[in-house]
Amino acid sequence: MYYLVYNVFMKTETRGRPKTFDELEALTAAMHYFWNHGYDNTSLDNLLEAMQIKKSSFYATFKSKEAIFSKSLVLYRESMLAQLNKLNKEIGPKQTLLTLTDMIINELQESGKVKGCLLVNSGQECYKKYSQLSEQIALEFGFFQDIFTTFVREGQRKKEILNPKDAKKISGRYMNTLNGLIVSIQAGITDEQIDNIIESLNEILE
Amino acid sequence: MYYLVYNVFMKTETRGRPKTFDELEALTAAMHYFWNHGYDNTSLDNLLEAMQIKKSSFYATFKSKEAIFSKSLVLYRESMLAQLNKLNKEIGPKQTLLTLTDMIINELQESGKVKGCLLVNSGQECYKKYSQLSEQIALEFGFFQDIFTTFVREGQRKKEILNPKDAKKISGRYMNTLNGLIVSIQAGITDEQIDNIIESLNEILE
DNA sequence: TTATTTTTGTACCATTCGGTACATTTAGAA
DNA sequence: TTCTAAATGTACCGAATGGTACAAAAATAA
Repeated sequence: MYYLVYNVFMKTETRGRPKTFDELEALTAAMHYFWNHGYDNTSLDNLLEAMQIKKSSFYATFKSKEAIFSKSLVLYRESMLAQLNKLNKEIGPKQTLLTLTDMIINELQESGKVKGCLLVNSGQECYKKYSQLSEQIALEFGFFQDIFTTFVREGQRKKEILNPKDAKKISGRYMNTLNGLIVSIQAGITDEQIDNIIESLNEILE
Repeated sequence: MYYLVYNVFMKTETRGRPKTFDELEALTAAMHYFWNHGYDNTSLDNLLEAMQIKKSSFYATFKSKEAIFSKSLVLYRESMLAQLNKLNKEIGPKQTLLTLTDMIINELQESGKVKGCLLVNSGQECYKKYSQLSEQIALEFGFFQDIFTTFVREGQRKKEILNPKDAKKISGRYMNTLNGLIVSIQAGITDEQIDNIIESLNEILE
């Protein structure tokens, strides 16, 4: 069972001076900073500035850099899941997956760079370095794989996706191609090849 | 025009005490260390130990960490190119590309981890951080894309590859899928999905 | 008011980072 | 043998890293 970062019902009774900052807001800011800059390339000072809190408050609330990164991974999954489910209700599973691709490419054209997937970015970074985080990343990665599979299966049931292959296989290829696209962009792929990969993404979901 | 790391003909006349270490050997050791550990996660002390030289000799010969990494990128391209061309002569272009996949997977099964592609690894790492290196990585990336395209084209001419699509498109999808596979493995993909992606790699080159 | 709790600010810590300075060896050229 | 260029060894540098210690201030419950 996957756990949640913040359960709204578990708010404890405050006895002394109440928190002046919103814990979830601060964590969200941290998550975005990690997403943009990676784990190692995010210093504590960077985090404090992004989160708008002081060092003492940080350690009192979040314990350590590794701990808040771990929480960021969970928040990432939660917020992506919410976003995907919302899209799914509005435009259906197939268009949701295609929209995901669009979002990444638009990101590239708007800011000249692409954030990529927090899991893939940090997965590579932590791979031979932080075993604890690596394990968590692998779990989250599997979680996303399952979500995508559900979407593909639903798309097949609704006849949006006509490919009769196993939904697991289709979602696996979709996800792999998307991850490849992101790192290829970061490695300096040409625009012509970007279009080529997007085309192949569409074919996978046909 | 791409330049070479070491031109065997440009050996200079030694006047004073001659070098006691082989410059190319030392560079090769550095390249492998970078390949295994990434740029930031390779400290100077790591390099010195891997290269078996002292700090003073290092700076006298290679100037800086960034400079030797840049040279490592060139050496990487040169040695990969030599290896691929050798394979091509022995088993033909299509089998060469498939062997590349095998090599990566064997690497995983033998040591439990995969080095990946130096360009993709460091491309992601340098992406928003070292603009100079990023540019070089993009150039090298294009170079590999061209090699693969040549191989696909040759495979088509020899009827090893029957897919009539533009060789550029095929090689682009092959390379993208392979890159996706590597980062997916590093992010913790399941064995079942690894097989699925390998299958898709074979289909691309059918 | 008093007790409690969490805030903030400042100072500090050991470690590591890439890189430099410089004196001392060493080995070939002359 | 002497000169010279390049090797080596050691010591050091400022900056940045993640993290700690602790006192003072502030806000609430009792």
